[in-house]
Amino acid sequence: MSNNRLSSVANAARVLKAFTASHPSWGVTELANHLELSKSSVHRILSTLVDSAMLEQHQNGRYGVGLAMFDLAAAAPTQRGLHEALLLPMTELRNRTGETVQVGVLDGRQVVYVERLDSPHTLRFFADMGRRNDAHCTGSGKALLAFAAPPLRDRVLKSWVLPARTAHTITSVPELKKQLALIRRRGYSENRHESEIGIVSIAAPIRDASGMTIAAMSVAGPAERIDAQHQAVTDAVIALSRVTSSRLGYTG
Amino acid sequence: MSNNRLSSVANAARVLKAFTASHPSWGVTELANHLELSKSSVHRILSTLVDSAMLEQHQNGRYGVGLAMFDLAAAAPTQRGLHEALLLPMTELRNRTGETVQVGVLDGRQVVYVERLDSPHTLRFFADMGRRNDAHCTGSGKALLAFAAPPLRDRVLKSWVLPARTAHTITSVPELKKQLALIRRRGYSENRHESEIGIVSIAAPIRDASGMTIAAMSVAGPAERIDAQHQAVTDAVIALSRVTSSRLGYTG
DNA sequence: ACAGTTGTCCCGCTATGCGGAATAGTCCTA
DNA sequence: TAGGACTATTCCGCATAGCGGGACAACTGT
Repeated sequence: MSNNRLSSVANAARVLKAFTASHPSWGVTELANHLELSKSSVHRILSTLVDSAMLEQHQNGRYGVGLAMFDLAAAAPTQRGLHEALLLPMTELRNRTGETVQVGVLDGRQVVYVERLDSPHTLRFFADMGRRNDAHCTGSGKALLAFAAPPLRDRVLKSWVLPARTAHTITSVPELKKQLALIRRRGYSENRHESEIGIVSIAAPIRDASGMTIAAMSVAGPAERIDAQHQAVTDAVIALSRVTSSRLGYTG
Repeated sequence: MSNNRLSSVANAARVLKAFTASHPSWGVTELANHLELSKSSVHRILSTLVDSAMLEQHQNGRYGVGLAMFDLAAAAPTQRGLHEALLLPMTELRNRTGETVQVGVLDGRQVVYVERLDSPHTLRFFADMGRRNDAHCTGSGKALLAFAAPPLRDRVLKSWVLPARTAHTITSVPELKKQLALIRRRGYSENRHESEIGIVSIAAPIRDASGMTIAAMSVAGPAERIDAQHQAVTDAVIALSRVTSSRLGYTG
């Protein structure tokens, strides 16, 4: 292992990261095979994490995430410095549009939604919070790519094989570049049935005091409802992402 | 260290758990002093967790929670088996009452809110999710205690020094026991300005197929709004916690 | 410019963590 | 009901990973 790193802690982190919304529960043998570690090593790590309340073991012997994760998740957005700046703008945007408002950050080729304010129409829970999605087919993701620093954007776009999520998803890098240029010119992005049929989202960048794009704010909802007030939603997203940027010290 | 546990993983878990909503950022020296570990040990753990994206280091050298936490938090409610059973009942309760609906589980002498559906009136974010609160002064907490298995309840109540959060908080165990008996008789609990002045919550138990109380469902809001429709809210909370229990196989 | 404090890195030492194998427990099927 | 398949758990010998003290570079405040 490289200098100054702890291999058993790194393995424990790999164990923790195996628990996802799509695979929330693991057995010892299954996880050992998945991670290519020995069963006794995995068992020791799991037992230690259960003692620490990071994980818990169920009656069927399988392991899942423990309550300590809720406390850690509660620490996450607070320290990003965005939280307080977002409260009023997101509320105003939600009240103006009546739709779900989210703020996402770029993580490699994905967007992670770190804040969210639900539409009254929404059936979904905050269990979906922290959800990540592909950057190339979401409003937030495309806004983050469009307004990213060029070296970062070039690094992300290089050799990227874009997965198709619907028939409308952009799947070629040249086409995506063209659309990102359009987004930069008009100041907002739009996802039309690209991540999910029937869903449209509109997003704009949030900038910090140095002018760097650190997040994107978006409104998302069923195509009919968004399209019925498309211009109003677009204007509101642009306005309120600017308000947020101002609160973070952006003066451009 | 006890048999079959990994002290470096246990220390890493202690490091992770130091990051909370109220203390989201730590320096190496500060954290080493707090945990009574050496600076080099803490530095190695932090660096390893940064490599794993569990934590991140900011430009000022301090450390905070990383994006991998969002993915872990997303795994948490899904594996509790509650999630799907809760979707429609919580939505109906929110729509009937117009107020925030939460579901909590007991963790020692606290309640951890594992699901939440916000009122359209709410200015708060899901960053508050996973929030924990004292069990003795919340609707959910008192419902969980009232309907807990007697051995568990006795264990929690024994030698408990109840902190006062407002002038209305119950601070003696005998008084709390009396109120828990009342809650069992009438089937729901109520927090009136006990956790926070101005806030009222009403809660009822969620039971699984074996009849065990595994969670509580609550509605919370400003006292004026809840009291204006008190009977309707109470009836709705009881009805929809029963609907949820039925979906989990409870037949009592 | 200097003192105080921090984060990072190095090194010798030893206790921790590893993995293979054995064992106990559970579940399913004939 | 018994046996096979598969799991989680435990043990033990070995060796290296992780420890902590201390040095050093960088940063901050006066």
